[in-house]
Amino acid sequence: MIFSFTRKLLQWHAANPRSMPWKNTKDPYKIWLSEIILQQTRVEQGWPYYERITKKFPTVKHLANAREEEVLKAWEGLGYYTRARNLHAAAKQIVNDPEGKFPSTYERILNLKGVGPYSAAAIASFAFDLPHAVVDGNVFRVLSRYFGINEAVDSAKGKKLFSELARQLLDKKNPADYNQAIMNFGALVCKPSTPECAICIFKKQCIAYKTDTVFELPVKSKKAAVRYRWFNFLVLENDKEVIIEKRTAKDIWKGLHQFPVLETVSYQAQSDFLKAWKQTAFFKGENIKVNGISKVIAHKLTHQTIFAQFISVPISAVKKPLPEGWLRIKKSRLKTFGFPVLISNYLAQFRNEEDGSK
DNA sequence: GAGACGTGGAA
DNA sequence: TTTCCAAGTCT
Repeated sequence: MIFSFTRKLLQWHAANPRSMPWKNTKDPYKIWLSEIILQQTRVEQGWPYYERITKKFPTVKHLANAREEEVLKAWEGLGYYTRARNLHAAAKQIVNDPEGKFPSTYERILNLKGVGPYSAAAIASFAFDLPHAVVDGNVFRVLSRYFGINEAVDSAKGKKLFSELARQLLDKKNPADYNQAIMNFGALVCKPSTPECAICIFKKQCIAYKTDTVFELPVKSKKAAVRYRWFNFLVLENDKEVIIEKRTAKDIWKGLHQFPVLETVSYQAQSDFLKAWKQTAFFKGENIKVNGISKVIAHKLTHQTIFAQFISVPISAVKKPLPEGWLRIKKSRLKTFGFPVLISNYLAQFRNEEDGSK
């Protein structure tokens, strides 16, 4: 049987087509790539990355054969960099598989690194027309409002309830269309803060609309606490060269690069920072003058606010051999490394000042 | 199961 | 300006 919700949703979808580059293909590689890019990411933000990455890595083999550095560089600026590292790992998983082709069952797709229940259902339906219902933020929102469900979507009970409901509502003859329809509907009509209830096809049935609880739904129980961190960057440089290092810890921006940093839990006066560094074994010990000090920059992220300051010091202030992990590179090569936006912004400003002074 | 993980657009 | 949050997954 097919529910009236499903029938009307499919009608809406047919009348409101939405063009996106990954919708012109049945290539599971490209569909998988688009789904990873779109995790927690707006279509408009992911679109250019999809174009760039499919051009750079046209097949899963190209991606698997790339170096992790290249993959991270391609992902630079998109955020949630674990996605890029998992994407790369999954590409290797796929090409090393004895069957030698993209996995084509829900369970095997789910087994790929970085692919959870949502992405597995999306890939299974879009690439292979398998009857699996997607459950993402759009689906939570649309279903919680339409059916007036106030169970928290991020609780175990809520997740189970919504998955089961989504499974029942799925048009099993048309899983790709149905999944695309409900996500588009959530993105274009049943929006989080500015839903288009006035023109909504479900105005007569929607419980939230009828009970004036549209803005209470969906219910989320968790609230992210914001943590504060202070990053004191040491920019060792001369006209031609600079020292950078790669972030390798299980922490934000893993795999990207930065300047050598001293992290503190509270504000660190620049003089104290310099004093601390000058006491390390790597400081040459001569009386070094500081080139310049940046203002404190507040970089606000979803779960933490990072206060950053950059202290520029002549590269000659550091003793050889360099500390483990430090890379002395030509400034012309900076563009070949991946950096978090915080660092990219600093570099861009630096370049602009250079240009401006000439 | 709670907490961690980025960025940029919209209100 | 600040706050919210977008096609989630991993640990």
